[in-house]
Amino acid sequence: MKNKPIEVTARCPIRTTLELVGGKWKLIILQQLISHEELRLSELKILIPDISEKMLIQELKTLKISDLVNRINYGEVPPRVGYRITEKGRNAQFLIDEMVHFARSYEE
Amino acid sequence: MKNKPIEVTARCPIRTTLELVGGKWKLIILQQLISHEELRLSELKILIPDISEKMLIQELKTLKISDLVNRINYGEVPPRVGYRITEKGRNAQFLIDEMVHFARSYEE
DNA sequence: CAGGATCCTTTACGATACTG
DNA sequence: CAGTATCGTAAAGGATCCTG
Repeated sequence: MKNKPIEVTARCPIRTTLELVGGKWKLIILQQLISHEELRLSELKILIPDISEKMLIQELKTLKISDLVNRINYGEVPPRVGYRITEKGRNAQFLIDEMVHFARSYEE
Repeated sequence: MKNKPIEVTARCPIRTTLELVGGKWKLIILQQLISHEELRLSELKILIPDISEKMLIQELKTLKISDLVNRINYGEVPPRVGYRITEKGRNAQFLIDEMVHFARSYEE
């Protein structure tokens, strides 16, 4: 059986944000795209060395669906694809700043 | 085999914050404790109806270990226990505010 | 009332081989 | 190069029963 009624806390903005950028990697990826104008998959792999290729691709796909990231296919061969932060995605900057601030003040 | 070297991105404040308040429930719990002075387990269950008892207790324990939440045992019988936000925990307010803001501006 | 213990399902994540 | 497909493990989360 499912838990209690969900209506009460259902459309909570915290949960919305968690769905959009929750998990281990999405904010890390967004951070890189915010500070780099455009990045290729191979470049992201280098910037985030401990992410698995599967997760990187999977999260990029999710972020694109959420319109937080754009994917530019240059249609060249060998394949050349670029990822860019969107306008909506750039708002994550404030969130990241706060997380950095929270971590810093926690460590005092 | 583990992935690539972790040293590069290891002590990243984003990851620190994720470790402290990541997951589905910690921020929701902190939010309630921030806006309620003191809450008992049974009250938290009502305020967050769709959390399982196991998760609620487990997350409160983790938050206490991280010193984001205090647990007050009144030593009465029947048992009476209160949970309060700590000073460190109260800093999560800014984080929550930003998450709310992010969700709002996303939904435009 | 608060919470421990247990069992189970689901989701997140990772390693690796393969393809246009 | 930028993926897809597949398989496996680990962690998160949930239901239920039990206890002082």
